[in-house]
Amino acid sequence: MFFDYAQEILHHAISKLGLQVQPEIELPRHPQHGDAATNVALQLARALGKPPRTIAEDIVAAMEYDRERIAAIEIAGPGFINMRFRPRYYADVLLRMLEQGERFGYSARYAGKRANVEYVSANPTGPLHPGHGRNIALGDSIARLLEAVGYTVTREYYFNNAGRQMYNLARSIYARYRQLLGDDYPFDEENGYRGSYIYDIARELIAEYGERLREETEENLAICRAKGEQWCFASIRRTLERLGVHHDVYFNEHSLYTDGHIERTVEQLRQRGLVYEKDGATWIATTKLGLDQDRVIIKSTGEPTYRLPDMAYHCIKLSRGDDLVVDVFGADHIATIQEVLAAVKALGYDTSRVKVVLHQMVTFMKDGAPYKLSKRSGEQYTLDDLIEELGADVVRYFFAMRAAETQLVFDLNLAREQSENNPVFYLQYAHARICSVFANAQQLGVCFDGIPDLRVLGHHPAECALIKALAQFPAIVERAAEQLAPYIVADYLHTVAEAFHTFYHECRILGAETNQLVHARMALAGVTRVVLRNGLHLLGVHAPERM
RNA sequence: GCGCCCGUAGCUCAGUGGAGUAGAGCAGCAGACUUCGGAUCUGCCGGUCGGGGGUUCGAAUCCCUCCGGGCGCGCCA
Repeated sequence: MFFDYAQEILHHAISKLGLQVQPEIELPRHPQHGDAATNVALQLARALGKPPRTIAEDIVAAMEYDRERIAAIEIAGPGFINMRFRPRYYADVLLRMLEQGERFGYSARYAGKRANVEYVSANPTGPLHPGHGRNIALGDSIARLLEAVGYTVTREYYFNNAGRQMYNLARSIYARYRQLLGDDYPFDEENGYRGSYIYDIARELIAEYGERLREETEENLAICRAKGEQWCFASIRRTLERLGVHHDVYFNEHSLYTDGHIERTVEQLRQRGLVYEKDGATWIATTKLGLDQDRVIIKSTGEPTYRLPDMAYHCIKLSRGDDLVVDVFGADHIATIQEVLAAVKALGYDTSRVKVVLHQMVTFMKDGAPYKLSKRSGEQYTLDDLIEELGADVVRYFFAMRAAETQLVFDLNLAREQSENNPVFYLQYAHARICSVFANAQQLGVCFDGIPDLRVLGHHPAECALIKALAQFPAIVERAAEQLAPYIVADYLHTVAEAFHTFYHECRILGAETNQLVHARMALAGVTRVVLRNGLHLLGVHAPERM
């Protein structure tokens, strides 16, 4: 956006010279290098066998441009081409941003494409814990980013409500139920779920059934299980709701069995000679697929291991026709995902459409030392507790602010700070401040229709810096979406907020010298507000009008 | 031992399809509006980019190797 015109004249010159290259224009790090720079001459040097500066000279000589928009084009250093813009250039850029209104930053680049994003995927055996926060924040922001560049996105939650874990849940609930009825019933300390929520579920069963479940039968355990699942899912969904997260599809692992997908997958693998029997179990020869060892897919008990349904599930996801299938997993899944993708690829699916966002673990820090989140009662600390303590906005921002592959250090001191240094408030404050200016303007009766005359803008460095920062937004969103990296937006928003605060400090908006300048600066503040609001939205953070 | 990820300022992190003087935030220090929100702004301090080789006119970035940290390596999920 910011480089559109510069790009245009550069392209023109390149093609005039008959050169084969896709020139990139970038923001120079140092102000003395101008407003836009390209290293295209350096890139061409090797291929053309000419000194980069000579090439640069040819390109610059071939560039035709409007002197009202561009002040100078210079060659510097080893052969960089630097350009300096005039105020008119900035006014033009702001105009184009204004024309896009509230949608500024969003694009249709990937319109018509479909994406599926799987995240959270916690089994319904208890409330979400703090560590789930990172998966949730990353997955949901990635879904929002993909939508922002035009994808039609399905948010999917994969869960297992059968198998060992649910059996343990049922037994745990049943044990607590009996204990609450006054019976001396043993609790399986090793496999059981010890959280106090199990008592809550048991109490609900008592309220509902009284003592009628006392007899230890399959039916009664099934009731415990169903109740447990229902309770846990309600808890999970309530927590997700607080974070502004909603899924479109809840995919039940169990359906893979009833639909025959499990058997079909084994059969297909078998046809390709990848399956064999050993020690009473069924194995997949992942060594034939380049991995270091074979794995069991069906235990000698006849139950599949977790990786078999994972394989079947990915086959299903890939056969739906989505252009992009994103898996958001914790680093502890690294081994699994390799096996699953290897198998699915061997079955002929195009696994290049699968992008796995593998995030590292989270360490909570307090007073400079690793901190184990806990409650005074000794009870498990949940994600809900964290939201209660910090607020949903802070939780979402902190979990999304770093690249997935870093081991996230969650600084509780910083997160708890309700002011100043907390990066979330810095962004929200900038937004609230702009809203406040607009509220004041309304009170003063300052108003203008449509798009004001912007030619008075671009004479103050702070205005230029802000326009320059705002104009990066569409490219930032696109890059963040392509890299599935929400932190890029978080970083960027900070530079926008900073540019705005500086502008605010140095340039009067409502008190500007002329009405024309008042209107133009309000328009500039307005675009800033759109960028902050849209950017925060991509992170799932609210943009408050006042704080 | 094997696989994946990470190692950049006191701390937390950007930058890693090679390029102009390695950047932010926090912490520290020094300052700033009688006017739109001081939850703000300006400046300073601070780095042998984990070590060592190599490729290159040019390497934090690419290759090799070593060291350090994390996560995995179940007929658990």
